[in-house]
Amino acid sequence: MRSITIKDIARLSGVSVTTVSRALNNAPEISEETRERVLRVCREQGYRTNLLARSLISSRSHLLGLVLPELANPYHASLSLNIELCARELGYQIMLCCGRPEKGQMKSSFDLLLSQRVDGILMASTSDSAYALPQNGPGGVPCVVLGACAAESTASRANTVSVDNFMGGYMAAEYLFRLGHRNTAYLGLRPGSSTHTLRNQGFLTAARTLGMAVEVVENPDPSSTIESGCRMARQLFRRPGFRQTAVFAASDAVALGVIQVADELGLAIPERLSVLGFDNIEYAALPNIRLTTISQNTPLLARSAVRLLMELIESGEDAVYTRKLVTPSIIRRATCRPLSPDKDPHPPA
Amino acid sequence: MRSITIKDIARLSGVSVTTVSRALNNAPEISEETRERVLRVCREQGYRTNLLARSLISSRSHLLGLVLPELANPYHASLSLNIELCARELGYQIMLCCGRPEKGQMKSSFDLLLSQRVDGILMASTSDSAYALPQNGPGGVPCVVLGACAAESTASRANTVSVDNFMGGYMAAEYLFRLGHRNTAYLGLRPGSSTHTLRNQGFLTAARTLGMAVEVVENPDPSSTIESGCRMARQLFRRPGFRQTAVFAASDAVALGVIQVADELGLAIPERLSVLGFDNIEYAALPNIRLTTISQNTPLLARSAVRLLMELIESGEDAVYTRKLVTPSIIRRATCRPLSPDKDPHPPA
DNA sequence: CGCCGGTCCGCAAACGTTACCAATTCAAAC
DNA sequence: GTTTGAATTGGTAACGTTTGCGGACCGGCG
Repeated sequence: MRSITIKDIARLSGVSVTTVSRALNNAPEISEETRERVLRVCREQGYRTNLLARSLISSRSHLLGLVLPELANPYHASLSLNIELCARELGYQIMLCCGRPEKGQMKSSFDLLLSQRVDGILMASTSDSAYALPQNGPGGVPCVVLGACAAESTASRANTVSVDNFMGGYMAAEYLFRLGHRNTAYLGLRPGSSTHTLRNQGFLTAARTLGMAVEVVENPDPSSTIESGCRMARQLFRRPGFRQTAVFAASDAVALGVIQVADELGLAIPERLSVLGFDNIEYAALPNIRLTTISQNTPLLARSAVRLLMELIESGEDAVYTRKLVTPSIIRRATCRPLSPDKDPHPPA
Repeated sequence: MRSITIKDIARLSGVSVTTVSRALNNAPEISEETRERVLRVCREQGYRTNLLARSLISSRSHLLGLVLPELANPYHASLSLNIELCARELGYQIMLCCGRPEKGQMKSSFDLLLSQRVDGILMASTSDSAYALPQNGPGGVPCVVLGACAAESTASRANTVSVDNFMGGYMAAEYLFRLGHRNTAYLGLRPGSSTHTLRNQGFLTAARTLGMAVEVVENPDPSSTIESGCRMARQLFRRPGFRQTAVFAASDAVALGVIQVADELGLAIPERLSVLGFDNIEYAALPNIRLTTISQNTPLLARSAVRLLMELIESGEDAVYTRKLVTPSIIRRATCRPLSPDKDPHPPA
């Protein structure tokens, strides 16, 4: 039952535990001969380092806490995966923890992770992001918030990595303009949310610069779902003199709603109306949807977050907070078309 | 920098470390008065148990390894989440580990987890499931494979928890029969895969019993995607004398393909053709799809797996392997209709 | 008064590592 | 021949807990 330890190896190969430890850690002060002998014994006995002991003495666990909201969505799935991938490359393991903000269990998630002596914490953005702060103070542990919106984090002085929403909105406008569209609509997210604000501002800024008309439709709902997309689409389509040739939906969910309503009303996509989404959720790639959209570039986001956390861990810096913005990219699929056929500089593959 | 330990608490409250430990662990041999005093000091100092040390001495880490294939899909996301939920309730933490079978890194995933001294391992089924076996022997750690198909696991003597695929197929046939369908088709998965075999057998067995005709379409592809669903659907629809009124697609992906082709060919769903899927993937719930399907019941699956693993950990039993089958359930949405309107005993909500 | 049982508490050894400080050897340099 | 110094090794104290064992104290009983 008892698993085999460094002591057993020492006994079996006739050296001290110190020597075994050195052999295992590629220490320089050991002869090549004994190193090999020790390592051979290790292999024979199937020795496995007890990382608990190592962490205890080195007070570095090489563990990263990953806090996710309870809701399972594909975005978080891909995020976790990429985080684990990158962390492992850098020699860290991920400890999963699903916060349940609604039950106030976010705090307990942190406590658990801290008790496990994680070296740092990655947190997917939720309304509870504020928790990042108190834990990040003295006695705490470095923490970076993922996908946090700049506006939120302004208040809470947290290290954040997120997609550049403003830039995304900007790129959306530029793209539609280059396709020849001059008359567009913007369909929003939860009013007041920083995601909405930034994407909206980015889109409007570019549109103004380029001289492109934008009809803004506010989201009537507190959340932005397919249903709210439908509502906004119906509202837009039924306005007297509806003449827009392209719609920028501030999220793919909203875009799906638009597509559905357009379908019902017989508006051909992309012939009559081009639709551009944001997020590149999995649905967007479905062969009967093929939504053109702005992608968050999750792998890069994850990688940047892990990198940042590493730096914080290694530097021990806790006085300066840093924010990284990841530039999104356009995924060209089938829901946007150039108004004059030769205007698209980057035709879909 | 150094975090506060049990020794500090002992000093500050004028007792021994033993007493502090007892106060923290609700040991009986301690007076109510000192317990409270000690706990108060702990609160004041923000003491947090070092679980590494505790695990080291008790040789129980209360850690569970979760091994997932690299591919992020919503199914695994929901699985992980439910696993974490259940594990935490039972006092365990999840250590995430994404195996990369194609790079042969599955083995290294196990090594990492074992080095972290996890008490048990949960593994999502992949082709590498065989790795479960060698690690489960002496010196190993209990392991349960999730969603493994019975046929696969027969060879590898592993503890498994999976959806009852045979039963799912059986229920599919019964359901369609009760709706009044007498002429159906079965669209398969990767030929030879146990998932396919069992769902197929279940469907055929029930159909035979009930006297319902089944046209079986084999999957031409090595994997079962939307595209292969399209191919099979086209093949079925174009057969001379195509008369089936309902299709059981052995996965939702295939069902989506069917829907798409039916759309193209102008076959109305569910008026002309009822479509029944399997898996209840997220897409299935989309408002413009609303696929009626057999659900794997992921939360229950996750819960059963965690429970089983707990039992294995606590009993130390390693001679008997157990298999659990979770009964699936039918999610009634919009793609199946009763042939005679009053025949559906459970109309969609 | 001696003894017993119970209640409460502390000492010290463990758990499996790593790290500091010696100790030993041996060859080269003085 | 002694010194120096590098190369290699070992002893032992940590890291922060838990746990077995024993000690101190106290009230009650014979």
